[in-house]
Amino acid sequence: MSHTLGIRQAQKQKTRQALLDAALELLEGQSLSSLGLREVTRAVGVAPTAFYRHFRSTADLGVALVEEALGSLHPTIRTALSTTGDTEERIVRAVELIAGHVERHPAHVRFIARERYGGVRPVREAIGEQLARFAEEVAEALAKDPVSEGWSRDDLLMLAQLYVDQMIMTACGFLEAQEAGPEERERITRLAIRRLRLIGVGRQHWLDDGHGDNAESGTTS
Amino acid sequence: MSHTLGIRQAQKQKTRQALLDAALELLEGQSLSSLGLREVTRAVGVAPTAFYRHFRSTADLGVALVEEALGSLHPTIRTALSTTGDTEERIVRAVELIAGHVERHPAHVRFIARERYGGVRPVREAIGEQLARFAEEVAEALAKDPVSEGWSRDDLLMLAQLYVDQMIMTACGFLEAQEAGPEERERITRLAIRRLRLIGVGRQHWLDDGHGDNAESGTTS
DNA sequence: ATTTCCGGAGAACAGTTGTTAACTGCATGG
DNA sequence: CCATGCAGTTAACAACTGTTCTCCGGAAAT
Repeated sequence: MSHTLGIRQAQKQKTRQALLDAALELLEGQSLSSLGLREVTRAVGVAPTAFYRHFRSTADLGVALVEEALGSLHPTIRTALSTTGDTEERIVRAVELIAGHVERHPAHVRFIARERYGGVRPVREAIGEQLARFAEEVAEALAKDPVSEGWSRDDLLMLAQLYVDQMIMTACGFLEAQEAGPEERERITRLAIRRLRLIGVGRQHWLDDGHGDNAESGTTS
Repeated sequence: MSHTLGIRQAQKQKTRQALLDAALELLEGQSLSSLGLREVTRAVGVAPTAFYRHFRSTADLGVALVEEALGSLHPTIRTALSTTGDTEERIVRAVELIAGHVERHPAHVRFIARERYGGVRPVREAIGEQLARFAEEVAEALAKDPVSEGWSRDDLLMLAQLYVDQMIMTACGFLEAQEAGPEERERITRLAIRRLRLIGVGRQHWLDDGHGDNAESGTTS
């Protein structure tokens, strides 16, 4: 395969990336459904019609942004999952990783938070799809943990989704705390850690209280 | 106090409510930041300038919608909190109440979910404020429960926020499941119940694992 | 009965939007 | 070296936006 990409395609992807970046910046103060095509091209410095060479509509640009934003989140999640050590250490490490990610890609996090239930359906669905993928990945990692012995696949997925949602909400917290002082960030950190601790406690005693063999769920094949 | 309100003010509040209703309906397919003033007045059937008699801008209308939407949620929460009985029963009842509320006021729920991290700052802040109020109310109710003996005020608030966030996410789940079949709604119901169960288990064993006297938190006055 | 007040209508303003069409210049493949 | 392809441009379209000003009719206050 040719990897040099040619001068032509290189330029194309360059302006395409410029469009994505400009859109992401403009989206700090508004939602995707109010983002204008001309607004983006004006920020980049190209003619409005050039937009159509790359995207069919702003919604189309939106799903491209979803892939970019959640693509950057993916390695962070893998790192968090592969962390070894005490339960407490892993929790602290996970929260630190989230904080670092938000500080590094604030616009990406804001975009995901804003459009997860936003007004543009295809974007909403794209985000939901990716998050479900994350949850499955987390569930897979959880299954390898000895604590998860005796857990049904459904319960593992439930816990994984809980963790993913928790991660996103924590990220949102850091995002809001970003424009406040660093002491607010510290507060969010401690709060997130306590939340994860409580979920962890529930996880460790889940089977003790007889929640493992839920009577009405048909786990019997 | 004069409660007859006069013909004049009655008509004014009538068209004001019409504007709110029309806006809420239009917001099913877009975000507040893209909602046009003229769009709303056209849907109601009044002149665009009439809008200014009631709201300064669409953002202003947004915060009014926040009060309406979360005002309707308030009694539901109080009902859920005042439910008596077994822990399991209370969980099931709470989820049922949420499902009922979503079915009764889907547009309200969608609006809150969409604008909680949406593009209009005043609206975002108004929602955050109201949700914090809810959390305090929940914390107050939790404090009366014998299970909460020995819990610090901070931990109670943490748990309360966790419950509030859980409620909203469950509501969002029901909202998405609404346009799908009723079996999807059933799935969401079971998932939400299991989530609340797990949090409940964590709550009951919170003090066992020595999380109550967190060493670094200065609860000492 | 008469004056004041005010919710709403109407018209006009300058800017903006998405989309189409025909065009230009340049990298690419033959 | 020449012809094709294609990213990007220019111009123009009708439709839409928020906002201001002036005006009207009827309820309210005197």
